Amino acid sequence: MTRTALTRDDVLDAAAALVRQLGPQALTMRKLAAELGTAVTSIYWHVGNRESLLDALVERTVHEMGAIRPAGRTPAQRIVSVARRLHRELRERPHLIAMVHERGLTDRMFLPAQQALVHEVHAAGLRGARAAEVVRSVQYQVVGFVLVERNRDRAPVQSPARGELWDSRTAEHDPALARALSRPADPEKLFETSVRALVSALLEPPARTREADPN
Amino acid sequence: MTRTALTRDDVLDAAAALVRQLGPQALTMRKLAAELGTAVTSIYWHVGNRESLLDALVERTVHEMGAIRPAGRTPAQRIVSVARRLHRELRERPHLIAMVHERGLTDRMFLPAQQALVHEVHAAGLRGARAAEVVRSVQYQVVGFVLVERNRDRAPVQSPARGELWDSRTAEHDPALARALSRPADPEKLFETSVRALVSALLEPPARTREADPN
DNA sequence: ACCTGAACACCGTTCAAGT
DNA sequence: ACCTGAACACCGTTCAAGT
Repeated sequence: MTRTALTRDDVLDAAAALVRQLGPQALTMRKLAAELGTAVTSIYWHVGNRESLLDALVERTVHEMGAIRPAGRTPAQRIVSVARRLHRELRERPHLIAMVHERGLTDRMFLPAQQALVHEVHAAGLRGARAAEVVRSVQYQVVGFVLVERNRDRAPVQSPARGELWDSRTAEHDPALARALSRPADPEKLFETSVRALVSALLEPPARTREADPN
Repeated sequence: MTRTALTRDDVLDAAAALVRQLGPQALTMRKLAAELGTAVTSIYWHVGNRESLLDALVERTVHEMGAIRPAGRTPAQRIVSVARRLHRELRERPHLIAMVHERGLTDRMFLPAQQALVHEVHAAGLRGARAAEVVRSVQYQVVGFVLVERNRDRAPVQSPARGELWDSRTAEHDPALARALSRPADPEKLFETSVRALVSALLEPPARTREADPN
């Protein structure tokens, strides 16, 4: 069972597996070394230190995010399809995505998808700063959802123990709503609804609700 | 300068200040003790351990989030006003909010706001599961934005050094868009645009883009 | 070029001991 | 009831030393 010489890639692979399952805080240099069957200090020779090891994982993740082909007939459908694909890609490695984001590389990671989005937004007739705003809004929506969901499933028991919160006044007028809100959300469905709503409204000509507000 | 006896609240105050400015990872029991001028072990007597100290901070944050009065004429305006107020409240303590979220207490924290939102969504004519979906969608949008922004400003230099990314093809057809995308986003404006779009579309009668999709 | 153990500074936490 | 220092197990990291 003696392995061939330890490789930088061996280290990255083992580290990535750890981070992907348990998050970055679970990655300790000493456990990593144990897993690889070497001395802790060998790792330092290959990757520098813990911080640049994480940097390398992030770099990898950014490169793994490839282009995404839009699907659908209308620009709205095609934009939603890109968002949905992004969302699914990111959901599979939420910890790595959070690390990418922490390091300010989100824009770089989104570049290929961003170009696809720009194309579709153009097809929908938008230009300039307005088009950029739409692209960014979709991007924020996707990343925001992934970050929300990442933390969601780190917290095993959602706190307002079922029903407890909503059996007072609301339950009487609208029991279906009370029931829905006391159940855990279906993130996939919620994302779908939200991104469809967002995109369809963003592609419409002008803002409607424009007036001075006191907040 | 000798202080009166150390209080549990003293500990929480000092800890909250640390977390609020520098994030939870900056809170070490030993630094906290140093700041308070006591032995590390005194802190343990007052708060148990680090984990329950953080729990207490979260508990506090949840209680600090009070009700929010909607403002505006139409339901859409009033929902947006609640979202905007939530967004601003949360933005002032992004680390604490992230901790609340990690511990699965987001729903509990949002409870007062959620009741206001339910009221407005009812006023807009929605009921049952559909109404719950709208409330949750807005809530996800707000929390998502805060989490995105929290990480944004932890990462000082946004990576795609200005312009570098967009001076190729796109810059020629649509230089205004290229310029906009190479500048850092204005989060407040982006939130406003996104939440208005989301709400206005969610309040409209049916979903429009409904058809089988291949993704 | 690659790997090692010893050593350092820093954690969180426990515990017996003080007042 | 409150506070203390010593001690333990665990970190990341450096370095001189091996092959």
